[in-house]
Amino acid sequence: MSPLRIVLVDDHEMVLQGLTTILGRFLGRVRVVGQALDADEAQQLTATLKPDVVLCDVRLKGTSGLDLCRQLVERDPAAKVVLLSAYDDEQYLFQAMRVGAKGYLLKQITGEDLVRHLERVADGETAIDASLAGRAVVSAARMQGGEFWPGAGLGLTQRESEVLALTVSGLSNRAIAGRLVVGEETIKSHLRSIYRKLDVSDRAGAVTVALREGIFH
Amino acid sequence: MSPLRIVLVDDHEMVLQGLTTILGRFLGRVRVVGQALDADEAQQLTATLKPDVVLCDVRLKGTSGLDLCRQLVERDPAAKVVLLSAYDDEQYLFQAMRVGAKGYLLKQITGEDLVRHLERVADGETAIDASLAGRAVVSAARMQGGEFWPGAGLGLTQRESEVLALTVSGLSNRAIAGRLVVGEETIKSHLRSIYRKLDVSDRAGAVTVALREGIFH
DNA sequence: GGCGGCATCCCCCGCGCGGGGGATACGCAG
DNA sequence: CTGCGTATCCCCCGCGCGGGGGATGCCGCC
Repeated sequence: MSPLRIVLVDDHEMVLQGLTTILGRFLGRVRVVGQALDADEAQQLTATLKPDVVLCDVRLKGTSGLDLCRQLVERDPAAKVVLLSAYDDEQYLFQAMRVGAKGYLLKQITGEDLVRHLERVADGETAIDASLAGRAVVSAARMQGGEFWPGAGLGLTQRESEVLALTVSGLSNRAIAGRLVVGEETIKSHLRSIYRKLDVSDRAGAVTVALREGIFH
Repeated sequence: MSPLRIVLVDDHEMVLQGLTTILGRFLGRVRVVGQALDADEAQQLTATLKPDVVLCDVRLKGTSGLDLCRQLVERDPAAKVVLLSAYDDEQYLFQAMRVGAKGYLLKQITGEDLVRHLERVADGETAIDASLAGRAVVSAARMQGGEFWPGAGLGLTQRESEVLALTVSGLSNRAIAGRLVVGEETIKSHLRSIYRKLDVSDRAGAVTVALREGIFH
């Protein structure tokens, strides 16, 4: 079996160099056939080289690696993109999966593990960092039996999250009620629940928590 | 002149590998004598090897590169630590300088530039990314005129920014007044000015703008 | 069927807060 | 000196909002 043909994408030259050197230790199994420093370069390289796997950083100059991944998969649904990230975060992982990535690995990964995962992806499997995957399935379990909405992690219901989102955007209780086509008293009731759950005493506190927690843009 | 002896610190093996390979192209000028994956390892290596320059990522597992830098310089004030960061941010740069770093470079840097900067640092100079340094001096200029505080960009005065910061942290008007040791009416007056300037109608709106704008963490 | 969670709506109450007027004092530039 | 901006404090007013009770109907689950 010939070595897997890999294209690397990262906006840091030193990471490209590091990956190339590390993967160079596994000459019989993988081979770096191209390197790209930005999304445009990556588009061209993958179109011409048709690599077995594209190994791509999630953060790129200009566009994000997620956007690049989405575009690559749109153009060629068979494309296998593995995202490489410094962030050990379930939300990023989920985003990656939604844009069609075949893998999500952390930069702490060792060379041997990286090659193993690349081979798995080339075989049509999915490669996800083990410990991150563990936590992700816990989240997934909670997601089952309901949809996933921003704020679910804070114990808010879907409706409460909608109310909180509109509160963050600066609307009054009356305005929120109008937007959601319910009574103002309903909004006040939801807000009281939100305050209890977030352990705050007013809408300003709720906004602080929501934005600090990274929910709602 | 013998090559500069360099110790690398980064929690990602691939970055270490990349730096080593890149620096390996300049054998006559620099030489990587040690690599560390965490702060403890870095402490030991620098203590025993006494390298000319320590090249260290700002983000490490556990402690931050800034903390590590502070410790290294405390132990040996002559130590030359250059921080390597992915963040093109003046605030980080200022933090780096405050903990005694001799340089702040971005990961986008090329091998040739990196070596040049390392040589400058070894000569006792300071090495800072050129474009970042440019913007930093602009900020510094504004600081000199006494015109720099979080929120200055939004047209807020220094006092108004303090009030807004405490509002974001969830305090009531009375509590803010107590904290700033002024009357409650004064706080209300400041808040009215803030609302006008930020074009919002209540504290929740002010919090939203403040956090979205990236002021006050 | 019962039970709990969720969403909806209702009551009352009181205080915090926003908005509108001010005033005073300081420092600084013109 | 005479403004201007800033910081401090004061008045009054009214509504929004937070907090405390509820009630109802619809689910899904055991």
